[in-house]
Formats: sequence, structure tokens, C-alpha cells
Amino acid sequence: MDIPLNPHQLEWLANRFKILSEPSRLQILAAICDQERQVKEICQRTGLSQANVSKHLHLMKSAGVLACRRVGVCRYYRVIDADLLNLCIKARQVASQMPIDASPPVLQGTLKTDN
Amino acid sequence: MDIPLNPHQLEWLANRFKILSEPSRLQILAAICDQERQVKEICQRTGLSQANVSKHLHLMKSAGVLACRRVGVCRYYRVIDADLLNLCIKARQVASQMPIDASPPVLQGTLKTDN
DNA sequence: TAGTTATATAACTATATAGTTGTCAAGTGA
DNA sequence: TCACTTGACAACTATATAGTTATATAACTA
Repeated sequence: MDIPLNPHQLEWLANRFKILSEPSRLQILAAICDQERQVKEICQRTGLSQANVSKHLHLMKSAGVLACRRVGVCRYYRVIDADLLNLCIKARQVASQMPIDASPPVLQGTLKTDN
Repeated sequence: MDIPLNPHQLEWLANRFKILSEPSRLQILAAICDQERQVKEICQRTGLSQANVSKHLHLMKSAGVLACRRVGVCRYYRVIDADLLNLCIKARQVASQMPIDASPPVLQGTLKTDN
């Protein structure tokens, strides 16, 4: 944390995290992290609407997270950003250890704050 | 990525990332990651307004990321979520290696997409 | 008590974006 | 050519929230 970031890098980094800050996108990433899949299949696995999935895929592709190839009418999307994927995987491990009923998103420790 | 997450965990995870998805909050975290600091000092270091900083601090405290202690009129905030901090530190390393003029946020590889 | 400092908070504006609905385009096969 | 399938995209609504301004609160000091 001793590396100072310029405003541009700061925004870039924030945008990276923003991609992972939506449950739908996390679902989509989970669906295609192991292998490329076509849009229809992603919809089935995530339960999201086609238009919605398409929008998220477009967003992530624009951000350089995904790539796709076309085979006939189908488009197969895959993750090409290894760093982001690893980040996501690590986070999943943390999340899966989360107490089931942790309503307030507290990771560790009790707050013990004043007021 | 083979750990299935229930909707609740998914949302929890997304909310974690959401905290890091704002440049202002990344700045604030950078300012207090090494040691606790009072609000005024955070404002000076980040260049953000007092009201704005206060709002972000409240948000992160509510999320269990920060804690604070009061000394007189001052409140000293500190990071208590080690996981999130580590995540942020790792990400900073990646970001600091980013090409300075990388306007589109592409981490690695060339896209080589169709259309 | 009055004044000052540090912080929180309410109210507001502006903006971003998730999800839906409807439509279009491209490829496939009869 | 026609029907069907897959996926992209535009337009729209609803919602969340970042930042600002102004004000309130709480502690300290003279």
C-alpha cells in the first residue's frame, strides 16, 4: 500500500473492482471461468435474461475482461483477464467461509466502535 | 471457482467489491492502511471534502471495513478488515504496473475478437 | 457561557447503470 | 423464400449513490 497511484491509475483500479461489484456479473464469470460458453448457456446457468446477459457480456468485453469467438449464430465467451479471475477466485473462497446468516457484511472481528 | 455461492453470498461478495469500486474510497483506504488517522488528516491527504470523506467513512464502517475511536473531538479511523486490505494491496501492485497511458482498461493480452 | 474546532448528517442534484421490453440482424435449414 | 434460432441493441424505468451545501452536534478552551 506504499505505492502511490495517480488519478488515472486510481480510476482504472476502481473500474476493475466495479466489474466484480455486481452479483449478476459474478454469476456470469462463474459460469464461464472454466470454459468458454455461448450466451444461451450462460443465461440458463445464471437464470438471467438474454438481454441482460448480453449487456453484461458487452460491458466486460469492452473492459478487456472477456473475449468471444463466433461459431455460426453462437458466440462463445471466455475470460481473458487472468488477474481479475484470480482475484475473483480468492474472493469466492473468502465468501464461501462467510457465516451463512451474516446479514451485515462483516468479515472479521467485532466492531467495538463508539457511539 | 468451483465453489457454488448462494444468492446471499453472491450479494455479499459483490458488496465487498463495491466498496473498492470508487476512487475516493481507494484513496481513503490508502491514507489509513498503515496507521489510524483522524478525519481532518484524511481530507488533507486525499483532497476530498470533509462531508464526502465522512460519508465514505460511515459507509465503510457500516460495512465492517473500518473502525474508529474517539479522542476528544477527533475520531481516528483504521482498517479492521484484513482480507479487504490485502485484496486492495494486491490490486494496487497490478495497477501500478499498468501502462501509464492505458486508456481502455485492458490488463493483458490483445482482444482479438470478431466484429 | 461564548467561541472554536472536528465531525456527522440532512437535503439536494446529477449521474450511472441494472433490468425489461421490443426490435433488428445474421446465420441455418427446409 | 420462409421460418426459426441466437444474440445484439435501443429505449425506457427505476434505483442507487457520489458529491455539494448548509446545518447540527459534541467536545474543548477561554
